[in-house]
Amino acid sequence: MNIVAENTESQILNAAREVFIAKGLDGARMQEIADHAGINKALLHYYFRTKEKLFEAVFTEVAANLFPAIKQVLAAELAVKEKITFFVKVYLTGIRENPFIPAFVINTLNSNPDRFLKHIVKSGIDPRLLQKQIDAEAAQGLIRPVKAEHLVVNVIAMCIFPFVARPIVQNVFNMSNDEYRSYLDSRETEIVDFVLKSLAV
Amino acid sequence: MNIVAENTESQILNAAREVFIAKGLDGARMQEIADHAGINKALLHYYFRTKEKLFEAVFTEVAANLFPAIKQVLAAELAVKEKITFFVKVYLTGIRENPFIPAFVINTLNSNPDRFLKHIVKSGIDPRLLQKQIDAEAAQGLIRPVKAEHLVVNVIAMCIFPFVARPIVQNVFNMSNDEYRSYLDSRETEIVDFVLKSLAV
DNA sequence: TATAATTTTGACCGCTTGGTTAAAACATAT
DNA sequence: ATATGTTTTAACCAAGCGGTCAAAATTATA
Repeated sequence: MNIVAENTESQILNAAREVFIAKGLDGARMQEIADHAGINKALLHYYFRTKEKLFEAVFTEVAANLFPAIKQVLAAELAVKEKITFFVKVYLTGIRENPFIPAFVINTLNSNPDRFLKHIVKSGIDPRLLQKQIDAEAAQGLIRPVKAEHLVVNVIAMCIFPFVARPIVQNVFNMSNDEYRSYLDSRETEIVDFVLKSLAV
Repeated sequence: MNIVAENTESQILNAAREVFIAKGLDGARMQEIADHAGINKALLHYYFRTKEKLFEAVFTEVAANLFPAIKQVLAAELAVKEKITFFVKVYLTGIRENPFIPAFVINTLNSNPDRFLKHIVKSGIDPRLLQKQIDAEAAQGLIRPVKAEHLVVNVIAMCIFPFVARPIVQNVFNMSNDEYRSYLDSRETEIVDFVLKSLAV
């Protein structure tokens, strides 16, 4: 998501992404995006015609960066336990760089599920391969047998939740901002421990 | 959240809740809420003055129903493992009745964290009590020692995620609506198994 | 039943919004 | 230098929005 603004179009996209993530589709204002990009409002429409199309462009870009890292890790030549360790590290690093993207995606997802399905017809992730690997390792007695659709959801859920529900968690557990930061850091080993222990035979 | 619409005020609140949950604060229209409640738009302002105040009323109501069940389970006289089993059951049942509330809360939370903190200054949940119980049972060798702030977040995350990210999960794992429903059902035992196994000494 | 208080309504208002347009500024080619 | 195409702008517009208001309908009070 580190795109340099060399031309006007990417300048607009960058500004739009920031505003849309902060305010959502309905809350964002074309004028604010224009200001943020340092250009005239009419220029937004010149490049992207409508607010809706601009949002789609932003969302497509964001969604495109959602799966590749996951896919890459899942396809790596690693045992399941190592895959999980690696995955949590990569995934948490990614979220820490853009901590508001998960909430943005969830919001967009639920206010307009069709838009999502239209753009992400194929995630490129094939859970059946992971399932096969799990079954094979379970047969060898390396891990207990689990269903991939539960394991994957569990791991991702534990990674994402502290970011999308930060105000609640931070409040319930009475943490300062600094404490929450180190809490987020500590979760990497915690999640890995938690999952690996649960996979023990 | 099963409130009978005996008077106009609760009629409005019910209609507003539905519309706000479906469209969010910015996406909702006062006219739509009025139509939905079967009344004039001016009446909304007569009862709640502004859109913002109406939203606050709705959100306060929703948030008020967020913690009591959790609190009750946590305070029950049960061992940690039984508490978790009970909690997941209660929590998933609650979400299944109002599957869009988690996403609504997450959205509201992130678009205006202050609003949340203003209304939920105290959740009524004291994690220190749970921590004490965990420590005690760990000392007895019943479970391995864990930090409450990780355990609680992990469990809630696994419960909520399939609801807030349903389109993604359903798509990635290629499930029909019926399949997803039974997937959601199957998660109860899956989550409990997963957590209890991970707590084994 | 007459009067006062409350609830509900239709019509209206000003402002903000996404979007348009014609012209200016700029770049490119001949 | 001139003409042509492209990028950028200021000014403008219609529609939709939250919100207001005075009057009508309903209910409570005497």
